[in-house]
Formats: sequence, structure tokens, C-alpha cells
Amino acid sequence: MMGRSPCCDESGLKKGPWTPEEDQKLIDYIQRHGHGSWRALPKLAGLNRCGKSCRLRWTNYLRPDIKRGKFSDEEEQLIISLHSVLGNKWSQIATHLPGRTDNEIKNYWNTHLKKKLLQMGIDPITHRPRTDLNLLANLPHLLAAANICNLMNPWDNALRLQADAAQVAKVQLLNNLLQVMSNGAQQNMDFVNHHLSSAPNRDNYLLNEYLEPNSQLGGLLSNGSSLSLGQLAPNPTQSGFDFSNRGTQQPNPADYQVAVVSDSCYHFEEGSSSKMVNNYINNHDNGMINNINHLSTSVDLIIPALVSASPDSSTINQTESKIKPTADISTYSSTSTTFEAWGDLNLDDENNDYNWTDLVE
DNA sequence: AACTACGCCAACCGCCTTTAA
DNA sequence: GTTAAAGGCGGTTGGCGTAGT
Repeated sequence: MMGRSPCCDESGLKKGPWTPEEDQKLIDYIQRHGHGSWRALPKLAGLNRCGKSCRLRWTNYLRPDIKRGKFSDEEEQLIISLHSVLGNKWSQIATHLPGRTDNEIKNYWNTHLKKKLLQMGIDPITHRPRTDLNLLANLPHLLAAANICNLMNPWDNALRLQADAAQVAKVQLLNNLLQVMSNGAQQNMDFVNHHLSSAPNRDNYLLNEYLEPNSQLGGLLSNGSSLSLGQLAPNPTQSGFDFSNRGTQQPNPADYQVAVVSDSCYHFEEGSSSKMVNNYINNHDNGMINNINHLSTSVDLIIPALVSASPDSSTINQTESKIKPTADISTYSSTSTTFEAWGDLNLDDENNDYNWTDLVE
């Protein structure tokens, strides 16, 4: 058989927008009898529609528990976080937002959230800083946007966090490159050598993306100018997560972060040692995580200021840990690696009220 | 006022998975 | 185990409203 024919192929069945009369017929029938077989429902309810159309109308619009209206900041934050983990699994995302349908979330993502992320320099697919060359051309705009954020109501901690990180990464990297090119200090050359001369890894890949010939970068280099983090606005409302004015100073251990990306994924900020990861899992999960079943490593950001204090991947002792890497983490440089631990959650916990302040190490 | 372009979102389409006979 | 129906899902479309010219 060459695929199934659409359920609405039968001639005479109505398509297109539903009228209030049709809605009422559907509501009346389901309230009295339940939906039962969707295929049989239209005839029984006196509707000249196919069952599939009835099901969609009910599940996406008429169901009594549907919440309509503007998405709250909390809902936006949750969608972004979940999307970073689940991708376009709209139905799975919808299970975390009571009253919202997958269709509504999908539409909201495509019309609003995707644009917001792009405007803030974040790739809406990877949720990582955009590395395309256009970003360099837009850097002044991004810096201005970062300052404007101070004057606006915070609309989304997760989004702001990602935006801050993206901007910091870009500026820090540029700053390092500029320093290397302008004064050739040995320590900076060591930094570059460390990233460029070792075996191929994802650091190199990311660095090389930034190092692609670019007229604007070339202009900055030839001027011998320098960018500094002081140009970035601090983010006073992001508790415990202040990148501002760090410059090239060594990181303070108090800056290390662990964050909940979603119900089932902890994201450990670069600089978190394996010990910290284990301590967090063992001491802070309050039974929420039953079994860590996945650890991935990824190069989310290059933040040179953190490099010297980052953990050596060899210190991750799998035998002592609930964390069981599924990838060979030794293939990546440990100097700019984030750790993500995934686990099964005990969803019976009623107090699933993580917030940033709870999670600061 | 008329026209065009664009954004939004409900609804559709087609494929995949699950269920039931 | 096989098959077809039903349900579920994600991508896409098209109509409507609105802003811009």
C-alpha cells in the first residue's frame, strides 16, 4: 500500500475553520458521552467533519482545561529550557506546561521565542552562542542591548543567562585574541597554543570559527584596540551569576554554578569540578534524582578567564560517582567543558521549586 | 482609500507509532 | 506474527488582521 489516504478524503466533509455551532455540537456530545472513537464521533454528534478534525479541535481548542492568553515569563523560561534539552518535542514540552497545547507552544516558539533568541545572539537550535560571522558585525548592537537590559524589567532569567553567557564568551574571546595579536605576551601565546596546537578537538573547531578571516575583526586588530568586560552590563537580578567586571582575573570559586536546565537535566557551569558535581548530586537533589544515566560533555562557551581553574577531566572518577559518562570525555579538552548530568526524576516531589539561589555552590 | 507585506495561529497534511482484531 | 485502524506528532499552510506605504 502506498501510504494511507487522508481521513478527510471522503467527499463532502467540511474542512477549514470551525463555526460556533459546530463547536457547541462537539462540546455537547463529548460532555454527554465522552469522545469514544474519534472516527465514529462526527456522525454521532451530527457533525460533517472527519474524526481527526474533531479530535484536533477538541484537544487544541475546546478542551475545558485549556489555558489561553499570553504566555507568562515563567512559561517562556520553561519552554526555552525544555527546548534546549528536548528540541522540537512539542508534545513532551507541553506536558510540563499545564493547560498549554503542543500546537500553541510550537506556534509561540516559531513566532516569538525563536526571534528573541536570535536577537540576543543565541542559536535557537543549539541554544549556544551563534558563531556565524554576522555576529561580529553585530557586536556593538549586542553590547548596547546588554546595557539596555539593565533598564528593562527582567523578562526571562534563562534567556538572560544564555544571552549574558553568549556575550561574555564573544567579548572574552575577542579580548584574548586582541591581546595576543597586540602584545604577543608569552602567557597569551601559551593560551592560544594550548587550544590550537593540540590534537583536533571541539575547542579548536569553535576557535577556528571565530578566527575565520573577518574584516571587522581585522580592523579591530590593526587598531590595537581592546574590548573588556567592563563594557558589558552587570546583571543585578541574576542572583549569584554575575559575569560583570570579571575581566581576566582568576575566577572566584563562589562563581561556580550549577543550574537546572529542565526537570531532568542539571547543567554544571564550566569550572564545576567533578567533586562539586558529585557533591551536588549527593547532597542537593533531595531524592529527586534516582539514577544518573547520562553525562555529556560539550563545549558551550570559551571563557578564557576560567581556563586555568577548570578541572582536569581525569579527576572525574567514574567508580566513585553516580555519573556514568556515555562519551569518552578525554577526547575533549577539559579546559572549556561543561558537564551535563541527566537523570530520572522522582516526579512525586511536590516541592519542585528550584531556583537559582538554591543552586549556587 | 486602496494596496501590499507581514505576523500570527488555527487547522491541515502526512508520516510514525500504538492498538486491536 | 500480520494487518489495518486509530491515535499521536511535528512540519506546513492559508486565512485573517494589522501595519506600512
